Amino acid sequence: MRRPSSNRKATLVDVAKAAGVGPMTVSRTINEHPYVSEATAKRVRAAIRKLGYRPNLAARMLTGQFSKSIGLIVPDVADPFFSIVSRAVQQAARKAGYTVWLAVSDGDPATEKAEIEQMTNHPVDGIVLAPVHSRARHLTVAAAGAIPIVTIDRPIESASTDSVEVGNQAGARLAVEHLRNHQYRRIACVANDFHLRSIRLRVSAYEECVRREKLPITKVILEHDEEVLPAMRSLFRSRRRPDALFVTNNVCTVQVIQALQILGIQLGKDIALVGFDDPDFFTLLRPPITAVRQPITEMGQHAISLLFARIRGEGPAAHARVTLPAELIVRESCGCSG
Amino acid sequence: MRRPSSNRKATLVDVAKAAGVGPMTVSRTINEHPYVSEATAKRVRAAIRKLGYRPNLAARMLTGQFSKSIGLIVPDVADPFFSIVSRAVQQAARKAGYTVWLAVSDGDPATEKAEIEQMTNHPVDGIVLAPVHSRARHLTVAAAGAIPIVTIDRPIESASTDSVEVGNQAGARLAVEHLRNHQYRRIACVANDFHLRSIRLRVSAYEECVRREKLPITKVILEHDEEVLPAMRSLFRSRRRPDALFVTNNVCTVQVIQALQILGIQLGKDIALVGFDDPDFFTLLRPPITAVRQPITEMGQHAISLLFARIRGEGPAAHARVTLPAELIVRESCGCSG
DNA sequence: CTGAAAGCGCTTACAG
DNA sequence: CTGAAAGCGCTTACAG
Repeated sequence: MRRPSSNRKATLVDVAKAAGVGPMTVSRTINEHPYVSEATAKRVRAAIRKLGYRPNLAARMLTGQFSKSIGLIVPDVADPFFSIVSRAVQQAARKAGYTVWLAVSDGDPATEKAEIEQMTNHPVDGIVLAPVHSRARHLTVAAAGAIPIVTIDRPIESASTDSVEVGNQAGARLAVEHLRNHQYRRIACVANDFHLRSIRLRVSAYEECVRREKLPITKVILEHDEEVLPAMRSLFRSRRRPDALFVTNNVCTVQVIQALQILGIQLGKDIALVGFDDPDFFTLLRPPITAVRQPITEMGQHAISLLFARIRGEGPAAHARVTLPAELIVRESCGCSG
Repeated sequence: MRRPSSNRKATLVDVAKAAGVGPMTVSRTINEHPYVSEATAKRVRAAIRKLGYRPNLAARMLTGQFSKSIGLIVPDVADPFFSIVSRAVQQAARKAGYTVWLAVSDGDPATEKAEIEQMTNHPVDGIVLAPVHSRARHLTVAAAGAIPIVTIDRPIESASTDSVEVGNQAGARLAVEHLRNHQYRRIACVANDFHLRSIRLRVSAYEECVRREKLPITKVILEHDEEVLPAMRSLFRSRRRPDALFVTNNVCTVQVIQALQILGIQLGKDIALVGFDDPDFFTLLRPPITAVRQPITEMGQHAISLLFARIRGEGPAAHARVTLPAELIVRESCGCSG
């Protein structure tokens, strides 16, 4: 008792029959090729509407067309940095008629490797990637493959791809120099994810600034999953108790603020703080947090333009390395008054 | 000067030739069919490795296989609620060997419609959707289509699909009753996105609670894009100046807190507040915010199980409607002491 | 301007 | 346990 054709999605051939033309004419009409007479095109479009025809993307891809889709792989969508990257990438891609496959690597290189492979098999036309680690064999392999990759936030060190990142050193200098202008003398740096080049650059810029002033260097480098509270407690009990803190990313800054609250150390009064990264809610805290802001949306847009240039085969032979400037947003946690 | 085959991705036929078997044997080996002798399978696997063969997913889909991919459409990935939904959906899907295609509707029904259509053409095996509006013609159409849809946070009112949401009314009651226990008498409700059923339910639960106590009902319903500051200013200048606030979602709560700060009204002292939704940073605010927490990760996981059941054709005939309980997280903005 | 043929890389029957 | 044939729904040449 099944009805013959309403059961089944209409195909291009169904449309051709309904319109009384060859399949090629339907194909041309869909793809807006010039050589279709308006009269024929009209009949075809009517048939398409009548049958509710939708082109099958899988079939189209099989004939070597672009999939008009790209992959996006980030460590965590819930990290405000990456959620904004995701939004920017998705919006820019959509404007170009592209679709985005999202994968979360969860900070796990094996997962990342599997996600890249899935996308490669899909296949997507290109990938925007924020790698878990800057060096990994599977990244070297992927970068050498046929599918263009653009990294965001974290360039691959073991291979060459187009990349977009923020001026990490300059951004960190902005923060530390601002603290110096407040005359703090014991500026400590707190960092996690030290395996990332971006973090190492921020820390090294801190060191340079502080060394230049002949002030003591105090670094608290947190191991993966290490608790921040004990580290902060011992830092503030030590002889090197700081009067100012430079924290190298948003996740770490949140943890440090929490620890300070528990320890009863008052931000802006007992201790100054400038963070790298500027999530929206920093304005809600008391005192509001002074922070180095990355131009995240622009970074996402740049990544997409670089990727599309590669996809179109227009990219320069050498790989582009885009560095966008960070900006210091002065609020009150640094000691400035509101 | 191009090398004949290393230029081009290896296909199943290439593998078959290299292994000296028929294409079907390769196909069976890949798909782990039982009837392949171990000796043959070994040779095939060796050839696969040697040629770096990866199955072409487009070709596989064309033969009517599942795409092993699902779509996820949310209004905004940068909203903490949806970023956590995205993470949960993505992780649950990956565990099942599924890939997630993310689309952001940006709160625009036309964009949403286009995204659904794209996904339908792909085709994906199913869609997890948080609709922009609860009623829309394109949703009715989509819900009637062949591809299973599960809604999250926002059921479609104009059609029936499996859905996952939080207990909106019960959650709101938790909030308002807690404020009542503090003996506040002028409890106002602030809401945006009133077109969403979830918000209307939260507001109506507020009304019931307050009416039952014979207390005055004060609602501030913000229009889309309406500024919160002027609304708050006039609320606090009016004769109906509240002593407590119930705010119906995270975005609105943030805006209200900002407005209160600008107006110099001290949270927890001049005014009590309980918000619906509990983003992580609420613990960092002073006072920390008392909030109704949704089990977001569980909601995402439930959505995925419902969807996979439908995809496997196992779902019950009637559409499931899962409601998960919200929880009140008592902190200090309600007037409790820390 | 239009169409018949061949093929993209797989898999599902159908034979052995 | 293994393979040759046919087909999934399109598009790219190649003819007219």
